[in-house]
Amino acid sequence: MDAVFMALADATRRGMIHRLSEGPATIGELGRPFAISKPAVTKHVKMLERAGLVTRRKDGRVHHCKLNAKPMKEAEDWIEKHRKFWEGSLDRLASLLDEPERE
Amino acid sequence: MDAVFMALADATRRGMIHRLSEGPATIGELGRPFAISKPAVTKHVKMLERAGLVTRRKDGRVHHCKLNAKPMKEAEDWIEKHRKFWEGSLDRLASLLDEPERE
DNA sequence: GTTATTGTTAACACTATGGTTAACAGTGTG
DNA sequence: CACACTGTTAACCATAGTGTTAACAATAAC
Repeated sequence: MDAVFMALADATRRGMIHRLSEGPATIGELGRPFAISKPAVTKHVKMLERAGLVTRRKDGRVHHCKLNAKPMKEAEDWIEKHRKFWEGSLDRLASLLDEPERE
Repeated sequence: MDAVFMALADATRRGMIHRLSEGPATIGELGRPFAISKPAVTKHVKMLERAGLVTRRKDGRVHHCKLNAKPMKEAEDWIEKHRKFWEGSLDRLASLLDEPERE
């Protein structure tokens, strides 16, 4: 989870994810929009992989990357669960009003 | 956005958010579950504040912290938007089938 | 007015990020 | 074979993150 949020905490990597959300891309394509060197691209993609957000298939000398939704889903669920603290409070209040005998 | 995901990229801070999702807490209460020093707690809370996830009200010598859902919502929306690349692909395909004249 | 409590600031160490350049491995292409 | 292309590794630099201890500010309590 640390790795996922860490991977998302960088505008360049979010840009790469944005690109990948439109379909697979090569390392070169992922790095092109950003004014960074090739090793920098390698590192960013490596972090995305480490977080499980991206998988890679090597085809000749070209590496094709694609997005993996699962860790994003987990991160989203975590946020959603903890974001709804207010609704949660309302729910607990409602429970008290509706079913005062429970618990 | 960087600050929000960065704030979430640490288990200690996620624990603090978890605690705050159950209601306001003091700095001491936020730090107690973790085996870290007081300055470390101060820094973590400061990062949560910097990300806009937490607001603080000083009452005497005690600082009361509470969660602010807005940045969490934005982060969640970003993920959701980019997580649905597959559904998005299906949607675009459907659009092509339904309205081939558009675009 | 001491003394305890709550929290912050300052100074330091260690590690990780994000970037660079230079050199290299592997794969196509003339 | 020589050359260009794609991407990685190695070595380095600067900055930021995570933690510490020690000292301090401010408030509460005796």
